[in-house]
Amino acid sequence: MDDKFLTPYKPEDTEDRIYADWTESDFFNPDTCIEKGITSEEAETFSIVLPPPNVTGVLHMGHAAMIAVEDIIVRYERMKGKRTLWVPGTDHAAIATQSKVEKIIEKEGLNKQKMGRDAFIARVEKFASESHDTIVNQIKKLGASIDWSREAFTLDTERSLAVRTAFKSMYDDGLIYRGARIVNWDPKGQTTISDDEIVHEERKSTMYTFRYWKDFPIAISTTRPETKVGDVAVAVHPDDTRYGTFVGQTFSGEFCGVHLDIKIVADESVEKDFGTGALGVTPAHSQIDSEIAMRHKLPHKQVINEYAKMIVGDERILGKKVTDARTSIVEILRTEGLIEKEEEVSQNIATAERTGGIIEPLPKLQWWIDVEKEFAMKGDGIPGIAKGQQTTLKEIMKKAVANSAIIILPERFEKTYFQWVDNLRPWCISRQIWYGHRIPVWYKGDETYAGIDAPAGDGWEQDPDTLDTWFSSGLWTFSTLGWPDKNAKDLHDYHPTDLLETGYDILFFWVARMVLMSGYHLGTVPFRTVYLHGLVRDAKGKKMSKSIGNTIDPLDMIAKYGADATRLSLIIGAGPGSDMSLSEEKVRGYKKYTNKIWNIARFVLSSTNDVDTTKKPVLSSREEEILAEFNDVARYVDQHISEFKLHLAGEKLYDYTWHIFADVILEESKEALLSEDASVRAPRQWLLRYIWLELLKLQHPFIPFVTEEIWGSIPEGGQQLMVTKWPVDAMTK
RNA sequence: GCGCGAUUAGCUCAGUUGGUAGAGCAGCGCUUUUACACAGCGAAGGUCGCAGGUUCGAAUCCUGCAUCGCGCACCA
Repeated sequence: MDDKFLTPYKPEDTEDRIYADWTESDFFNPDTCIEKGITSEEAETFSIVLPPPNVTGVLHMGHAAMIAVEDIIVRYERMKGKRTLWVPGTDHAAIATQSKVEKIIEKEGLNKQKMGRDAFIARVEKFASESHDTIVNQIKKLGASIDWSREAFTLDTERSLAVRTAFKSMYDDGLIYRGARIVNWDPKGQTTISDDEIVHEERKSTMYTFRYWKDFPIAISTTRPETKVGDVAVAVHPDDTRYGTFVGQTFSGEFCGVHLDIKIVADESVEKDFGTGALGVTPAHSQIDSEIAMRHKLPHKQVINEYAKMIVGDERILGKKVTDARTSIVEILRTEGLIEKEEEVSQNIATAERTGGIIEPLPKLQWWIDVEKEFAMKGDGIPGIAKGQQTTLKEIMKKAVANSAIIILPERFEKTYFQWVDNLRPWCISRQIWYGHRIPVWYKGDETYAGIDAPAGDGWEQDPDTLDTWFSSGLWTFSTLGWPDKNAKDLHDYHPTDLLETGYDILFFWVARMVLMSGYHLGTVPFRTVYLHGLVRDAKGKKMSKSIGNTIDPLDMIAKYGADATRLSLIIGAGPGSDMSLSEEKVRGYKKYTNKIWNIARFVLSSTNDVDTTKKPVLSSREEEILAEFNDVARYVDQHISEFKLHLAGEKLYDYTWHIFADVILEESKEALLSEDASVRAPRQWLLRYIWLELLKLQHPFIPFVTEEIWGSIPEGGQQLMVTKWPVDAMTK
């Protein structure tokens, strides 16, 4: 027995060394596994892509949980003999990364305009590269058995080609178009954002009921009086008898120094019972009003600019910020006696997720993806849509899940998914930021050219905008496997991937968009199963956040208690899709467990070193009972991992190892082990050694470091535990 | 407004074909017995949110309610 077993287990002396051994043997790479006979070219494949962490800094516990779950599954599948691939990568996270760097340079007294586009991007790239290195190191610290030789970045050369190819193809099919619509404008970030990047915040505000001018026949209600200088109509419900006589008429007058022509229109979308039952229509600054305006052929009249300042009116409002203009206009209305009612209401206002800026709806020319336009299906990987059949992106997203080509776990999230798909509107993909994939469109005079590369000839100017970061991450399952080379071996072998494991918070952002992209470009699903994990919260169930100061750094936990303990604490007690709470005490508890395993190794090694493990001796009935019980545990663990119930598998192993194997079986075996009679001693030695070795294998996916370390110190070890055959198949033969 | 989830021991949570409630941590008592004090043994601790229903039997299924949390939504 190695002397190291005489002292408590020290993860800090072990884990980096073990990871280096793994890296050296290169079994994370399935090609090496084939070469070394661990698996074969013909073996069933299992593939999974790592949801690429944003290069905005460091990993948090949520990432650690994700890596733990995925690594357990990957190690399990690899030990089962599958040709297993786990692809690593990082995401450039355009807006998030750019705004992070903007904050940093602001402290240095710089801003991006001063620096210029190229210098600024260079700065962002430097930051991204440093973040990347940190993140990679963290992933390794956690013990991820991921194939680094296939690492990808959403903004590297290969992915850039994939993005431009994807854009061009969707453009040619008419799915990507440029159009003027009301966008979600973030005045703080100076960019558009998609509907999904909006966070609604409840705030108190005042609702004013007033008339535009004295003899205007209808009073309207609004919380944003400053936008009313952009009104072109008042809409009422067609059945509303109060206003029926006015419908069709136009009233003109002056409102806060602006001349308005207000047409009274009847529209089904107006609710009779809300406010006065009449809605002031501001087409340029409200999504719904814009739609009403289009139905009634009314103009869009922009009154607010990109800096959220008024661009019409007299000196009382012109050039003022919207909030100041609101105050002024209310003042004017009061003075002129036009206000009929003021009431406190709470309302949800839209803010930008990344910058916190208050969204200002504005009419702008942007690039969009039409989710309802028909095109010919490129493949037959989605049941219900044949190859060549006309379909839409929305249809693809719907059918992929409805027809079970994709299973979402926990199942309840399917409902959420469908609700999102049903409400989906055109996806705005252009962003007015510098960091990211530049839109592959060039202009010269009235000419527009969309292509993978710049057009030949002089005078072409590329569109200054970049793409929504989710456009490139939507391609992730196949852009990492060699696409757009349709003959790429990895693409052929490993796509669709088997599993997509991620947090439920990015179901729409990312999961749905991968379904869209894979469905369109390949005509198939990007993955078979989606497993959604919960968020990691603190011991009191609060969301971890830097501002509250309740974050727990995975690296700290690894340094103090080891990666194995950290992993277990993120798995056990956390059911699929539900949030988990984490405390340092919990991690410490599992550190004790790894030490327990260490001590079990010491005991079994020292008391069974002379056993012949090659053939099973005749066992007593009690020993057969113990063996049968262990086999039940092994089957339970196997089944629950295969069903993604890692928390149950992990808990069972913990409970069995400690409270059955150690507390009961080892204790009761002491007598037999000390027996002079070899016919009493030997079968018991064999039994203990057998179960112990099998337990090491079963536990390896959960706690890879300590089990590999022990495995390396025993004669039976041979090749690394990570590529040793999983017990259950052999057992059930 | 629509939808989803949670409500189990002091704390954090498991408990998916319905069959006499479980773990970790905290706390109590004992044990330094040659694997382990990062330990062992033992005791204690719960009307499983509330009210009904189905059933021989419900934490588990159904209905309603309450509280908390989350998601979605163009109510001006």
